[in-house]
Amino acid sequence: MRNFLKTKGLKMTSQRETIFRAFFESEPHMTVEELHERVISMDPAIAYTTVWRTLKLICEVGLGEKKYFGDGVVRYDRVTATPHGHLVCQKCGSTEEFFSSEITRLLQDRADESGLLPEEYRIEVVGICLKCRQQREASGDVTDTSAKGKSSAGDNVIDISGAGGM
Amino acid sequence: MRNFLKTKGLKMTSQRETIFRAFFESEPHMTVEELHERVISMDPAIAYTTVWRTLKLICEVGLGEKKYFGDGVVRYDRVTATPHGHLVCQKCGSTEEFFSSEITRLLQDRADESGLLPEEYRIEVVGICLKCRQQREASGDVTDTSAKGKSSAGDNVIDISGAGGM
DNA sequence: AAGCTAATTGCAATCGGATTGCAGCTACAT
DNA sequence: ATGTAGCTGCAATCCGATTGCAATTAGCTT
Repeated sequence: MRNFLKTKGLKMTSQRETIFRAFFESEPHMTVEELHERVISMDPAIAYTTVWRTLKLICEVGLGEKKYFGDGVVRYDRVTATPHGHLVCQKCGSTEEFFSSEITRLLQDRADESGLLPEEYRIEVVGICLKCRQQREASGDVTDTSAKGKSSAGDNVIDISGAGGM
Repeated sequence: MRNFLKTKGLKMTSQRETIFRAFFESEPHMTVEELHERVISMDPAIAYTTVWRTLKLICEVGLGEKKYFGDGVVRYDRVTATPHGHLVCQKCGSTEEFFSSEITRLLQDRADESGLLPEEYRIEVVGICLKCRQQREASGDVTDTSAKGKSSAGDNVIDISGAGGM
């Protein structure tokens, strides 16, 4: 790693060493803040900004990549040789990775068709995990406070007015 | 639509009518700002906030959903009966939609395996579109997607890939 | 070992989109 | 026409992302 940086005119510092280690040893898709927390548990003096910049660096040299799940916060994932997808629970935020060369191939084909040179795949299924569904039932709470809930897909065919025809 | 709102104790206003129309007639995945621009071209008095809130409303009733592409800005897409994927060019930001029941089915299966009840699919291929690749060549730019160039400029302005936005 | 310089760091400030508080306005049930 | 729950616009606020800057440091040079 040190050498890797050297060839780019970059320096290895104790901070970077700590952050690298934290990043590559941690679970995938962490936010800057999460990683920073882990980092300060190893060296309390390292600043958030430094973690952020190092993460950026890691992405720039191709060892990591930004991920955008559905909560508006940027996450960082180390780059794996094989693209993979995520199952994300929108309730508890838990994630699970999965691999499917079949899906990747289909996507590749589709990109080719349009002349897009793929750099990254984002494959995510967002939903409610088993655990959360069970909890919901357990609490006997069938609530779903009015307007918050999604209407069941069936009647989405609402005429948007006497205004413009879609 | 008016009736639809009514049943939820919500009101139809001229602003909403305009925003609804703009949203459903526009191309997919627009940002709040983009939609707002379109809206003020129809009625200059409508505020950004109102567009934002209406978009939120649309999502809450299940007619739209947030999308997070890779540039840190939230986009809104109208919900289509069938899930679809996007091809996104990270250079020019252009997007193209595509449908693949095969991919959806595979994802569904995989989610089932883990007990995740799917609510939404995110299927995106990010890369460089044909047009941008041609432009890059045309400009005589030596194409080197691997990580190399390090401008010794003061601050890091490397834009290897994946990291930078549009 | 000491010197030199560009790279790096921490802090505070800034940026910018997302979100909210509030007072005035309006749709619409009565 | 009237009352009231909902809207709306504006300004303020929130909050993660990003940057300016002066002090510090890694790593090369002598």
